[in-house]
Amino acid sequence: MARPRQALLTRERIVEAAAVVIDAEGLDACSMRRLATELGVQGPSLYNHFATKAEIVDAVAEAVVAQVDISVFRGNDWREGLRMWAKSYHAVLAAHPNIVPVLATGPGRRPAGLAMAEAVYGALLEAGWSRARATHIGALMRYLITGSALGSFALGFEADPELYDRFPHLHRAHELAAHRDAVDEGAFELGLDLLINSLSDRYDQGVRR
Amino acid sequence: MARPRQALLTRERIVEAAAVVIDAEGLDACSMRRLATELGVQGPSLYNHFATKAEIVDAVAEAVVAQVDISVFRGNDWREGLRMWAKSYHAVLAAHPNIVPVLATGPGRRPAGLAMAEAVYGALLEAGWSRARATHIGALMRYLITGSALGSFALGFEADPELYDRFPHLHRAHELAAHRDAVDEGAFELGLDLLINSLSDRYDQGVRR
DNA sequence: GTGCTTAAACTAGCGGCGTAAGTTTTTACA
DNA sequence: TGTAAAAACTTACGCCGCTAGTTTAAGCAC
Repeated sequence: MARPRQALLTRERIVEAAAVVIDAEGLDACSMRRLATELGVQGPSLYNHFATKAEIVDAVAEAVVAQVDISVFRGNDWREGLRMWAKSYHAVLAAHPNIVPVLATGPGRRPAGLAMAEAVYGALLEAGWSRARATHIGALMRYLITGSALGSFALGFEADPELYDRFPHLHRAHELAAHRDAVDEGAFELGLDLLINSLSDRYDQGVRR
Repeated sequence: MARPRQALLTRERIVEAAAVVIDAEGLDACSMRRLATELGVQGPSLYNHFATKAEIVDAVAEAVVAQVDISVFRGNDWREGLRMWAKSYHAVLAAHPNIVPVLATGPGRRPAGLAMAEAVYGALLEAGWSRARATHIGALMRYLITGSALGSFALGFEADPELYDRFPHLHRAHELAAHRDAVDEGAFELGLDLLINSLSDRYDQGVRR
C-alpha cells in the first residue's frame, strides 16, 4: 500500500489507541509495532505523524492531565479550590494509573500541565500566600497526588501470609489487598484533610510565608 | 573461557555494579549486556546468578531500602520517630533517585521493605493509633516520601522562558531550576511538618482512629 | 586417584524493540 | 500538467531480555 486516498492515521487516532493500550496493558505493552497493529498499519508509518515514541506517550499524558478540573479555583475559597482540584486530579490518575510515571516528572512543556500549574499557583498567590510558600504548597500537593497514584499501598503487600511470619505487627498484612479502596482512599483523604486544614490554620493565624 | 578457577561473578558484585550504573545513568542504561561489560563478562553469564533482570533490579532496591534508618523508632516518641525515619528515607531516595520507580509499588517480598513497614506500623500501634489509622498514616508517609523523590518539582519547569508567556503567574517559573534544593526540600519539609504536627494535635486531643 | 555431578563461564541465536533510509503512490497546488 | 509534499510501504541496523547448548573447572564419593 502506498499513500491511501483517505489517510489511515491521524495524531488523534494514534493518541487514542496509545491511551487504550496503556490503560489496559501498561506502558511496556505500548510499542510502536503493537500500536501500529492496533491501527491496521505497519510500525514505521507512525513516524509520519510523530517524530518519536516519547512524543506519543507525552501526548497521552497531556490528554490525561487535560481532564483535571481546574475551573474549581474560580469562585471558591483557596482551601475549597485546592481540595476540589486535588480530588479531581486524584480521580483522573486513579482512572489512568499506568501513565502516572510519565506525569511525575513535572509539567514539562505540556500545555495542560502548565495551565494546571498556573491555576494552582495563581489561586494561592491571590489568596495571599508568598511566592515561595505557594510554590511549596503546589509541590507538596503534587507529591501527595502522584505519590498516591503511583502504586497502591495496599496491593504492595502480597497475599501470601507466610511472608509476614517474621514481622509480628504485620501478621494481618495479607488482608490489606482485600481492603484496597478503604486503605488507599482513606490514606489520601487523610493526607488531604491534614494538609489543607493545617495550611488553613496557619493562614488564619496570618502565617502566609 | 569456560569455568574460571576463581569465579568472576558473585551476586554481591552484580548488584553493586547494577547500583552504580543505575545511579549514574538510570534504569534504562542498566541492560544485561551493559552490566556484563562492566563486570568483564558476557551477557548471559549473569543468568548463572540471577534468573531474570527484574531480580537484579529488585536486589538493588532492597539494598537501597536497607540503608534507611529504622532504629529511630526505638527510644523516641512516635512523632520524633516518624520524623527522623521520614528524613532518613527521604535522604536515601534523594541519593538514589533512579531506583525510586521500583520502590514505589510497595514493599513486595523484600525483607528490608517489610522490616521498614513493621517498624513504622509497630511504632504507631504502640503509640495507641488504631490499626486502620496506623495503616493510613504509613501509606500517607510513603506517598509524601516517594512522591517527592520521584521527580524534582523545580526541574519539571524547563528553563525556556518563552514557555510561560501565556501563563502570567508562571512568568518566573524558568528560575525554579536554579533554586531546586530550596523548592524541593522546602516543600518536603513543609509537608512533613504539617502532617506530623496535625497528627500530633489529633493525638493529643485523643483522636486516634 | 578416578569418576560423576554441578557450577560458571562461553557462543549462537530468537523474537521484539525504536527508528533510519529509501520506495511508491496519491494528493494538492502552481 | 508538472512538481512537491504527504502518507503509506519495505528493508534493515543495532540494541534488548533471554534460551539452549557447550566447555571446562571444582567438589565430592568411593
